[in-house]
Amino acid sequence: MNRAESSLDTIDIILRTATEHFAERGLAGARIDEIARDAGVNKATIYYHIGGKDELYAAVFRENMRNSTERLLSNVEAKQTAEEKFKAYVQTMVENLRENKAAAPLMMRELASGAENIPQEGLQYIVKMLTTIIQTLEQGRQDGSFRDTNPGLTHLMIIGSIMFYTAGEPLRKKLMGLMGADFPMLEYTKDCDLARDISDFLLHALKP
Amino acid sequence: MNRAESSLDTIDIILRTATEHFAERGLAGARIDEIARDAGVNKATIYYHIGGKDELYAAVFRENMRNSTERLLSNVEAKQTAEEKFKAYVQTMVENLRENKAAAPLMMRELASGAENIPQEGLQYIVKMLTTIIQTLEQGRQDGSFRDTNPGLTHLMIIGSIMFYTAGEPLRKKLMGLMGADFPMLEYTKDCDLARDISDFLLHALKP
DNA sequence: GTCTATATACCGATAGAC
DNA sequence: GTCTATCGGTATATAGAC
Repeated sequence: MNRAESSLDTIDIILRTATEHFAERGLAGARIDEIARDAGVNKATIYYHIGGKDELYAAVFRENMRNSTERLLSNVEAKQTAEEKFKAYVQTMVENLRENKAAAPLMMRELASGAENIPQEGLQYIVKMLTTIIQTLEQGRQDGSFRDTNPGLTHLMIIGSIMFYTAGEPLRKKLMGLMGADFPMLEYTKDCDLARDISDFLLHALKP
Repeated sequence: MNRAESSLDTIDIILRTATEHFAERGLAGARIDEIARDAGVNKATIYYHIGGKDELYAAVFRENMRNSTERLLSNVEAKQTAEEKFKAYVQTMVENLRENKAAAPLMMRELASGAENIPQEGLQYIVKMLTTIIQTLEQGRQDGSFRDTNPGLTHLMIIGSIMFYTAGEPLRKKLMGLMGADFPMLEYTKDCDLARDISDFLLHALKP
């Protein structure tokens, strides 16, 4: 193993570990010492390879957004009709957020903080995702398969429901103990089941 | 002014100030010194009246949930039909979250943290809100005005879209500069306009 | 590139006067 | 009930050896 490969592995494990810590405790709550410990590297190694806490956070956010966006765009572009693209958008968003449990918490904390720590590159990825869903809704509107809705509002429904479902799991567990039989069953084992229900619900709302 | 009134005023200004700080910076990021400074009270006064940081946070969360829940239940119960109740639920949720800008960030941070710092009383308020919307959807299903959907999923659409809209304002401002004309117009000046669009979209999805 | 040791600063909390 | 002053603990960041 040469030095380049070793550095890549070290940086990768640091970023993966930091992702979990920033998601669970936030930028202010995460501890550089704990990230270094859990990553199995010395604390100074983080400063040597990546930089201070803010730079580490920016790198984490950027890498997570890059992965999600690339997969989303690739899966949507592979489809032809507006309805297929819409379903692919929802399905891929569900997959991304359920495979990477940190993604929703990272974004929700950013919204709560006024999006002040999102790096410029991260904003570009958000723009790409937004553009994709807007074009899909416009395609469906023009060929008559979707009615004319505000695309921004429609996207809020998609992203809001999926992120609240993904990040809401611990809260649902706490509520289940209090509500008992009155609590609506909302635990999906498979990504495709959740994606299907959300797609069905929203496509019903988009039906002309 | 007697001592009791004075204490109530002091506690009230502390809780109001702390609400903003915890919303903007989180439990870990908020600073007791800054809360005391912005509230215009001595730091030790907070410890005397309320307690440490965790107790202050719990008090903030509980009071915010109490206000929101009382108003929500009151407005929904005043209506008769399922559709009127549904609209009142959405309308009141929009009003609550737009009048109290801290509410959405507080809840989103809690979800990101695994709901670990929600006080027991706060969970009870969430249960009350959930029960209200579930009963409304069930009423509409029984009288034929709503189709049979998963009430938990429907609630995710309501709460997810409103909270992401409310908390997403700073991010939208940043994105507008990058996207220009492609960005979908999504700025509502009046609560009722946002509530109407969300209600219309979701009632279309609930239509049998 | 990775380690130990430490500088520097900050923050939560409280003791004690008034 | 409110103030000043301060303790004790902890966090980020870096200097310097290897």
